Amino acid sequence: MQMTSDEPKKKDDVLSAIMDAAIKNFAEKGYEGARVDEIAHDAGVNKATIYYHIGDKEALYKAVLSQVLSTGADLMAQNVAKAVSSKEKINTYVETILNGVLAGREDFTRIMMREMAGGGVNIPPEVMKTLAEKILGAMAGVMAEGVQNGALAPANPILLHMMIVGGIAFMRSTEQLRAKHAPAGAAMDPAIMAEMRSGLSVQISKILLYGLMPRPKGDIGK
Amino acid sequence: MQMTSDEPKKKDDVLSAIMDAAIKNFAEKGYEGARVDEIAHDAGVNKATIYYHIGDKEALYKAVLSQVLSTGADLMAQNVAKAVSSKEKINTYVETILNGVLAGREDFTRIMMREMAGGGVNIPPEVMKTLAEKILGAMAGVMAEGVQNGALAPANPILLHMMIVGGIAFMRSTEQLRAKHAPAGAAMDPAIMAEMRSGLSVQISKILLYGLMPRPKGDIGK
DNA sequence: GTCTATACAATGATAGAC
DNA sequence: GTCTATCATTGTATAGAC
Repeated sequence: MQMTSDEPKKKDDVLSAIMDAAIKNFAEKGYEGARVDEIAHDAGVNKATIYYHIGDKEALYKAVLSQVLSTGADLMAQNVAKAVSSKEKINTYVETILNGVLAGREDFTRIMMREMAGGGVNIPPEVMKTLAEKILGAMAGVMAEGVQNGALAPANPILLHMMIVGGIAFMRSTEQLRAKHAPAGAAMDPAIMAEMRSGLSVQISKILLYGLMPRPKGDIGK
Repeated sequence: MQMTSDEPKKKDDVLSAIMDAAIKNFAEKGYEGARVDEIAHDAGVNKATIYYHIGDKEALYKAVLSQVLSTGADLMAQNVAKAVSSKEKINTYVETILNGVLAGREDFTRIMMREMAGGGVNIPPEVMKTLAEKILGAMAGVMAEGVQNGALAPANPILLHMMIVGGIAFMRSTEQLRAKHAPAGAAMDPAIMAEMRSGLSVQISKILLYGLMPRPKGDIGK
């Protein structure tokens, strides 16, 4: 019996170790700041191995972008389609961005922030197309449908997306910083403190759905 | 008569030219990607001049951060204090972030995105303190007051700030990218198209104040 | 496929003349 | 205060042995 069956596993291990190390380093230091030597070290492989399997630093970076973005994009259309009401769809959208597309990957959130700051020029066109269709397209669909049947007030779907993603990205990336500079003595309103203890996804959805201006009693179904 | 009077002007010209060039380059390439040679070239000064007047690359970067952030922070408390109702204060907050703190500086918006992605470790502590007090503090104040007198529904003030700043940052930084990949054929709802033509500040305020769920007639004062 | 050793380019920084 | 010339360092990338 030939031992070919365990070869793919080994190779995938090496590749995923490289990708993980790359994500970590690109997130922390940015593309220019990341060091191929350190990525190799973190991945537990020789530097030449990276060049052999993937290519140069730029190829590695684009591989990271493509892999994570493509993986996340498919989730959105699926999840949003499952939801019924417009309200549920908005909830699902926020939830999917937070726990699907950016699933626990604080690292990748940072890479995306840097990539957006740089104008997104490194996102391969086909990945870009997928993102536009499956993610922005999903929000545009939700809004168009909701407005037409009177379930939602009109609003710019791209802006909504950016407020969700931007809000999540900035909240996450400033977590440590805020913890460090937290001791602002001012006691905060109990109602707001209670609000802050709910999950980020819930907080965002609530703001986007109901806004800050108080509503007549009974107008807010949880 | 001694010609000392025009010396400060000359020196300030050189310094501001360096700062402008630095902002541009740090925004486009990031700290690691920016080149001191190119900054000097763009500023129209010799590279050694930068080292003589300001110091090394890191000092230059921190000078940029401090200058723009400190300049912007003061505006906020002032402007928000002028507004009377909670609704006006929220409007003013968004408007001040957009046209005050980040006044026309698409460049600086990008620097902040990168800096946040990096954890904000380069923001000098005293600047950080000013930001926390004058900007986040302003929003916390607005919310606490508004909730207490029933003018606003409770919400996490930090999240609100991040959704505003994040939304603006992502909208701005993806402008070119979106223009390039725009031709998504789908015709959009006329109501949303109309919404998108209003200013960014107005769009954001409206979403944050009234949310997406339709309100009873007469509940939305423009 | 993996490793060592190294070539080569780029860049931050400064010494010293003016 | 400004400029030229130069250095030291670092980091990407590869050639070639194994």
